[in-house]
Amino acid sequence: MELDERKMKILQAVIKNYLETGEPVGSRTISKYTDLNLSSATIRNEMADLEEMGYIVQPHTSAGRIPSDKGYRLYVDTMMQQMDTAMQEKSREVEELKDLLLEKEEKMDQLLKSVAKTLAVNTNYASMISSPSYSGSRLKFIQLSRVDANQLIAVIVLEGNILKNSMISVSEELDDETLLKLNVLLNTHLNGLPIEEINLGLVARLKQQAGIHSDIVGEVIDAVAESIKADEDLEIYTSGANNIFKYPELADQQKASEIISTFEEKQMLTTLVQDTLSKENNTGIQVYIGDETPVSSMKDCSVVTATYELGEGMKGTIGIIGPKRMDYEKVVGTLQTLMKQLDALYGKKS
Amino acid sequence: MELDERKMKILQAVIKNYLETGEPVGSRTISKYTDLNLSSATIRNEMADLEEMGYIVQPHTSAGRIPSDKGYRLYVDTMMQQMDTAMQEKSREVEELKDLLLEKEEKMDQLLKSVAKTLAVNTNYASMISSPSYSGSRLKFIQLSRVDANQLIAVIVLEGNILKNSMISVSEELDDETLLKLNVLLNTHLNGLPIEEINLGLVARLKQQAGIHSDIVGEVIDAVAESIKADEDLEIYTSGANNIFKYPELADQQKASEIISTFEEKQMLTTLVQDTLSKENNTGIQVYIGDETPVSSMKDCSVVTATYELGEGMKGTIGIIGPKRMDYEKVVGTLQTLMKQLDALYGKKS
DNA sequence: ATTAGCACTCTATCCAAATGAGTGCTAACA
DNA sequence: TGTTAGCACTCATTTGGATAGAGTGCTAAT
Repeated sequence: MELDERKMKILQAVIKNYLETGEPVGSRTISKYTDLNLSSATIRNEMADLEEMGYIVQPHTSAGRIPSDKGYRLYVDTMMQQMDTAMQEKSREVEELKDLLLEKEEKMDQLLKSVAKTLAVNTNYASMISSPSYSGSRLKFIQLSRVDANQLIAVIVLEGNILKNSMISVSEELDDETLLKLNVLLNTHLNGLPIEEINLGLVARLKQQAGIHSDIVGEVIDAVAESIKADEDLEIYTSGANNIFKYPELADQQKASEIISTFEEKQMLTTLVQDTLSKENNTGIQVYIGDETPVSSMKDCSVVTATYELGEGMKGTIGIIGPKRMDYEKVVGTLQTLMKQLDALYGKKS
Repeated sequence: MELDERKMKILQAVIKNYLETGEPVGSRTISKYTDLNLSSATIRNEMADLEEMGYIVQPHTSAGRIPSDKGYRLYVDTMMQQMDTAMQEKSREVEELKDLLLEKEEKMDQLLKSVAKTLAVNTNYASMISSPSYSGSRLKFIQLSRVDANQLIAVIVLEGNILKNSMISVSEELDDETLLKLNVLLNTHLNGLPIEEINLGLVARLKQQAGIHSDIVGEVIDAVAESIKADEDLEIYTSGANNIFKYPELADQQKASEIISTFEEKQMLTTLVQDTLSKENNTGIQVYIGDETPVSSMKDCSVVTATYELGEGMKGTIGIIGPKRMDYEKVVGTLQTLMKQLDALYGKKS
């Protein structure tokens, strides 16, 4: 069977209506609210075809139709094509986001939290945002200081003013001169290097260069190298989890509980981040419908994710989680604009 | 009317039974399941009295009775008295906690997260834990370094090796010599001081002492002072929010949504922390029943909080949030033991 | 003071009937 | 041949008793 233009129009109408109401939509509704000027009977025939083709589904005999995952998929794909060409107008909530970002919050985590919150409030869905990973980021500055007799503190600044610090315990006190030399050594050799390039070979060379001194120096260099490489702790901020209660199809205890605990544990959300980063496409926006999502607890939801980039290699993920009947158009639009704003704010090259 | 021993026993029986079942409890049940050997009719009379006194309540005519907030309060108070004297045995979950703590997690936030999680899993209620505030803690070390031409970084180390850092933007570049002097100045004057004592007067004196230099120095001193005083960002970790779905009286959408968003926002939870710290009592454990809680969204819950202390002045709060009919005995016992474990782990003086 | 007994109240449950939205199919129509 | 009106049918939801059951309050007897 063929999916001709009329079927397409009817499918779109069904989906649009269902997005709004959340109720199965019947033939009569379609016949009235479209400009096709067809009777409900004709619509019924077409809908039977659409069902056979797998785009829509009947929850039970004698109910209207609701979109299947396949139907949503088609809808989203065609929508994304259109959006690629047509530029979306700046809507109210986008302006709000802009204002928010322009405040230039000094603390990264504050910024991320408010982005998540704004998204949740504006879309009425749940949102999450991961802190940017700084893989590929360059080392800007290292400072070793003595805190007390056998404790040092290493402060490491990466491009984009990402800070890391770590305490280093040493068994033997380092004199001021050695410390100064170490600082000079570390900074001259490491500054400007992407953290990937700080490997064992480099560390060995550093140690050799400082070799005149005692073993302690070697220890310290090791410790510094380690704390540079240390697991970048991927933080994930979430907001608006309670929005799921606004959608009856997600609000029953079983499902709500599952989704909420996923949001609270955050552990599971990292797989979502990984997945998004791995299959980056041209638009940077990914839509997971139902079972498509890598997080099984969200199999009754749709998830829209976007990859944002702050400066060089600092990539993070934003996600919107809502019912399958989410307003894809609005969500994708909002995310696109948000990405643009973030890019503008932190000057992306491309 | 007087609350004689018999009435007391009946009240206790009503509450105990209600804690288990969550259903209103009738006179017949009491007459059977207590050793009072009284007929249901007698119980009925007593229950009518107890109702008049405000300890129990009838959800509707011809239903059993459930404890009122006042009833719970009496119950909890007498229970706390008994626990003060009698020592609670180490139960299974306590051993588990001990194992957990003995791992001596290197990262504070990891420790806190796992404490919260263990509590939630063991009690089947929701739990929260605040990071310890370091008010009263002393300044151990300050280091100002230049990251690039017009950005400085201040690293501040407090007693207990709490680290803070902040970026400081300066309009004019500082030369190395000035920076060195500033570091010396800050360290000699501030080290060893409790952060409360770093006030405007002290800052003014510092500025005067450094006065020979340009305004920039003043700016930097201000910025440093500010970041020392900066809102200690009270982190709050939560776990087991979805446990509330296990209690039908909290699981309806309205209430669940409210509680969950309080857990997600965390903002509101800080008031709980404040309140707990402010009205510290001898046992260190606080029970809020229904309306007693400072967080209005939890007016249908009971909240049990405990203050823990790691070393000097590092106080934090642990909270268990559940239905009013929570197993107070178990919760209070668990919290008490947990507090002891934490104290033992981080060597408290008292 | 305690208890047995009884009338009464209120909720929850069950069931049958009514409702109504929507379908599929057939036959008529343009 | 595509479209439509009409009709019988299905099924979920709502409605309104009727009933059962839990529990109470009150009274009279012990």
